[in-house]
Amino acid sequence: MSARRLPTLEDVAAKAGVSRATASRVVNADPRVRGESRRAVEAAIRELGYRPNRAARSLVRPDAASIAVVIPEAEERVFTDPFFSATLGAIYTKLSDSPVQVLLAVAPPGEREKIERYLRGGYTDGAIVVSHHRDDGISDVLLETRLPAVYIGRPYAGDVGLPFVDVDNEAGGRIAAEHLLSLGRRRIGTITGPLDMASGADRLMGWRQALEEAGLAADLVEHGDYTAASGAEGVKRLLAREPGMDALFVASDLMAISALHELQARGVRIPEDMAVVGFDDSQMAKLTRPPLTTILSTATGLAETAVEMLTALLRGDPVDPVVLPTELIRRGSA
Amino acid sequence: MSARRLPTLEDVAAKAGVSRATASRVVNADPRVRGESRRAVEAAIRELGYRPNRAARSLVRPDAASIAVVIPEAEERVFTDPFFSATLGAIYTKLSDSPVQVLLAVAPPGEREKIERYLRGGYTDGAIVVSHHRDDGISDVLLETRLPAVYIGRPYAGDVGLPFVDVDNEAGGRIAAEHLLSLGRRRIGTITGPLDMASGADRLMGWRQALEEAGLAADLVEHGDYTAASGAEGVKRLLAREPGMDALFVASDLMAISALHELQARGVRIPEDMAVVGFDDSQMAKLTRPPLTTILSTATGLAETAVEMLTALLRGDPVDPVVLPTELIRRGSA
DNA sequence: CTGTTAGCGCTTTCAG
DNA sequence: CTGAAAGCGCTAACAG
Repeated sequence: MSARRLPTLEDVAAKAGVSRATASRVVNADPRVRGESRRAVEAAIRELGYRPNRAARSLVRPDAASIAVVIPEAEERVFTDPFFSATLGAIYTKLSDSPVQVLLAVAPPGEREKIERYLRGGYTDGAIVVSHHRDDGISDVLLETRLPAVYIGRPYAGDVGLPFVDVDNEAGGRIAAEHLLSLGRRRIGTITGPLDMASGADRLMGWRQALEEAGLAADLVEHGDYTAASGAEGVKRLLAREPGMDALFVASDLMAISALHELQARGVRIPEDMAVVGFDDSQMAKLTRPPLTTILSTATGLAETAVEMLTALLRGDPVDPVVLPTELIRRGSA
Repeated sequence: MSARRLPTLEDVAAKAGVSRATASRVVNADPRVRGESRRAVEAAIRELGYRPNRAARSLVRPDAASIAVVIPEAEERVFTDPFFSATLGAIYTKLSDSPVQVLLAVAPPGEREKIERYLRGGYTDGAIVVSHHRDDGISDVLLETRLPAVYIGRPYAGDVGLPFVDVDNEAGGRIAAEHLLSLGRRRIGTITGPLDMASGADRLMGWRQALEEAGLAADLVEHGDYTAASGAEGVKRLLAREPGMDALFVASDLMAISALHELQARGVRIPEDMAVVGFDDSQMAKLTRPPLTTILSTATGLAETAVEMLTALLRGDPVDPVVLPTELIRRGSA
């Protein structure tokens, strides 16, 4: 970047009139260095504005591991969707008093090779993959490079063998639908997540099964992509198709809240006219009016488990997939 | 971490029956390597699960710069406060198609040395300091190591010389107070930010001056710390002291929204009984009922400017502090 | 307490 | 097209 060469330990040593080894010792707070030379070195460091070269150092003394949090989504989504914020926060927090460095590898679907280059580039010792899509190619790279990694969210079928932690998405979808059914609702729609993600497909599956077992048509399906915008759009399309819809299962809180706003803007009363169940139990779910009934799936729990699994992997221990239980969090919207 | 030694280029070369140089060339996609040996090397890489050692590589070929985003706050705040999310998002996005790596250095007030060690450790080529407090010691380290850095938010007086980008906080406080005054309000309180941050002190100052110029007592002051909790608490204390308060300037949207909820929970009508002005114009400000009147100060704009400044610094160009203008965004709450 | 001496794993002239 | 050799900046024995 800057044109001028940065000062090296050699420079410091020369200026202080000592050997490189001695200079290195004071930089590393080795107590053996005597007052005389120690002061000289410290002065030289200050005057030169010396900072150790990390690459050189870690070449010889393998330093703190670094792990990458890989998110194959657009940057704006990552820092906007509370699920990702909560996940990142939990990962950072869990790792905050260990020396491991957390790196973020975010790239939208169109720039797959960016993440691939990253994973192959030796930038990290391990990875946590957060929002895996069927064709993002990440698992191929992981398998090939043998980079220790764990998925948050079950990788799409076929990626077997890669460890993951997930919530029981199918059960969640089922629980939501059964709750709506138990309320006496009969025209129950759903706004799904992306179907190229296991979570999206599984939540839909659970919802569908519950409806079919109740002898109802599982036809009121619109596809969303976990963004707020897709929640509002989904509900519009659903209402256009079936004005008589009286209940709605939305596959994420973010979409559900957006759907809620859209519904209320049209004068639909919640839960009287329309019962709504979300998914995630995010912070925001408590704050809507009425507060959102939702399916528990804590980003924090998933993230912490993922960190524990990856840590085990880095230690060389084998790990098994973990599926966390889920449950209905009943609030005012259904 | 893992006990077994990772495969090196040497191993790959040996297995492929070529020299290290040739192996290196295929790793780096050098077109000169012929079909024969290229295939052998590629196979060896695959079989061994070889990943280049980044430290060794960057030692010889200085690689992409990395910059640190330094936030001297507790992890949970960083991933919870929309200001930080927006800031991080803007920094990542702005840098997403450049090769520079963004590192996050977060540490709560009590663990100052963590950040210091980080800055001194040669982990990065530059830094963006986001939530600077008077005594966090960051500027000393920056000055001493000569690490190129820019502050988002003016560093506290005395740190002169370090480049920063900020919004005109004092003007913002003044504009808020003057707006409340123009509405005919006369008992105007404020919930401040932390006073060891320039933004906190300056917003208070602007508010105070406007009140005093209007001949009113600027006594209804409670101190917050930009967290949601402190917004609710501030309003409670204010109301306890002065039940007749009819307007409120809150130094951040997050605190303001929390104050709003507290007020509404007590049956106070907004804006009839109490006019409320926030600060930030965050996304959430549009979503409350009534929507929040606030002072424009986009995290995105600040972050993008900071990146531009730091980029210039890394190029060796000098930069001057930048102060972005502010304005009243009038919505329903005042 | 301090200096000398080997490398760490990789890229890159320079020869061939 | 490929190999040999030098060296990036630093740390860690190993002497002294």
